[in-house]
Amino acid sequence: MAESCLAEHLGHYVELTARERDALDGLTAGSRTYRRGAIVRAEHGSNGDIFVVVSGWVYSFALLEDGRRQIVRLHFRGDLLGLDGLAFPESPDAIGALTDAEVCLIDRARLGALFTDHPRLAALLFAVQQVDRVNLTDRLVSLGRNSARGRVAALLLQIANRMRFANLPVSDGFALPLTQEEIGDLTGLTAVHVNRTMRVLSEQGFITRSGNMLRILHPDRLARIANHSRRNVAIDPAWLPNRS
Amino acid sequence: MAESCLAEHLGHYVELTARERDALDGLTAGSRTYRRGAIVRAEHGSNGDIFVVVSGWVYSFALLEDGRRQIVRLHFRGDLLGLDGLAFPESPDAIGALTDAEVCLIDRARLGALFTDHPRLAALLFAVQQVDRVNLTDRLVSLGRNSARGRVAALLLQIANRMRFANLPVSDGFALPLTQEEIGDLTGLTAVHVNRTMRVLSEQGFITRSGNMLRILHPDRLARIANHSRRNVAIDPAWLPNRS
DNA sequence: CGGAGCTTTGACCGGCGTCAATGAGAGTGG
DNA sequence: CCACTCTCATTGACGCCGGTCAAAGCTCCG
Repeated sequence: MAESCLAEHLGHYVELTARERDALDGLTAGSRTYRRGAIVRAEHGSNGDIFVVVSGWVYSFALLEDGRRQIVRLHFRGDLLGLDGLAFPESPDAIGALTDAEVCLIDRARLGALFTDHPRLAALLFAVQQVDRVNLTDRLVSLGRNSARGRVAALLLQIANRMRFANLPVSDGFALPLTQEEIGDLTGLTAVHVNRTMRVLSEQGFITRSGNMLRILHPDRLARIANHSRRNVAIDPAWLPNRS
Repeated sequence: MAESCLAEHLGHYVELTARERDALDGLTAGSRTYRRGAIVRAEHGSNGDIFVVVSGWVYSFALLEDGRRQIVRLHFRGDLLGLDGLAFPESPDAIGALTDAEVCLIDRARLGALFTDHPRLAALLFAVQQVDRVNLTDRLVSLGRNSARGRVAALLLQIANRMRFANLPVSDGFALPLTQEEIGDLTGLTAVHVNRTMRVLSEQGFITRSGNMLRILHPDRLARIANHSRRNVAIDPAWLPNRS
């Protein structure tokens, strides 16, 4: 019955009651699937859909006038997307599928009702938003101050961390479904330079690659050149309103 | 009585009832002032304070091992800071004062109670968070894909927009209380190159400077080289729960 | 008058973008 | 099984943007 994986996702942070799980599952209003490369939501459109990633890799991005692209965020299983529609009549960025992906729609009105009926869940959503924001600031720091090598290193570590968090298998290497051009669009580099940079990371023994399988050999040393700090997430349970 | 300016700030988005204004003002728990250059909150500290900027320019930033700095956000009157403390036991970034500044503290427990007592205000805070997030993504795109000239141009436009929104006078030029080093830390450049870049922007007639007064002469042309898009903010009132 | 902080300018160099060519697979149709 | 095509990875040559280092003005303040 759990079409949405919101309950599963929020359950990582806090223990949920059965009623709360039902409430979260009740937000769902159908699901959709997309093929690799498909556009889920266009930029400047008025599509205010809110949804949750069920499977696959989804990304949001901005296009510049000259055709270049900057990927703003990656989204994995459990991530809540499209919330910007609550504050902007036009989509500030576009959303697409990096792999075949499935999402399930969230009914906007029911999400609003959640604030009345389940204040604890609303507060939890509010707190979880902060995690997304901090991820964004970490990427901002990387783009602002890291060299190409550091940017790619930071990206790989962030991806590994987020996959681990989404319970995707990472331990000894993982499939990286990104072209070098997409890595460039994530890091603000060109595809050519991504290629050179990843070769250097291999030669220096930080990572190994074969096909699209990637393995991080020295997370600590990689973290140093990426200016990456591991962050503990722990939502203060005392702050949340009482269970319902 | 309105020590906090939260009510004023949120009132920009939605009409508030008197009771709601009282509730927002009641979140306040004292205020503090800081001198230009003072540190409001250190990185990796366990200071979980939440507060609102009352006056002055405040910024959050990250320090790298080698001493370089990346400024992540600027905060103006009405901005809510320190929410990351709800999800992270250690501050993910530091906060400082760019000018003399005054902030007022928000009582964390009362903020939690707001979710129970005033679901509409909680939903409004949730929606307003999206505005902050989109501001961050705009900066990310600028750092990822703009040249030095574009990055500085984008920064100046963003600052002007946010000052306008905070009802600070901007019309014909405004005082920019930032050193070129700080502009560099905002844009991911060095102070030296910021200097060269701003000279070019002057010579090309986009801006004029005298002292720290800055005037934007051609917002439209500047927006083009900054890949800047003006965004309308409009919180969907139908989505919010009923007034209380 | 002197010092501290900031701005401005020059010389030099390296990292990363650009352009272009080649290789390597995967899929498609004959 | 073999062209053919399309996408993506790889590599080299070359040039420019922006970093680095250093020195000199400018302003404010003691």
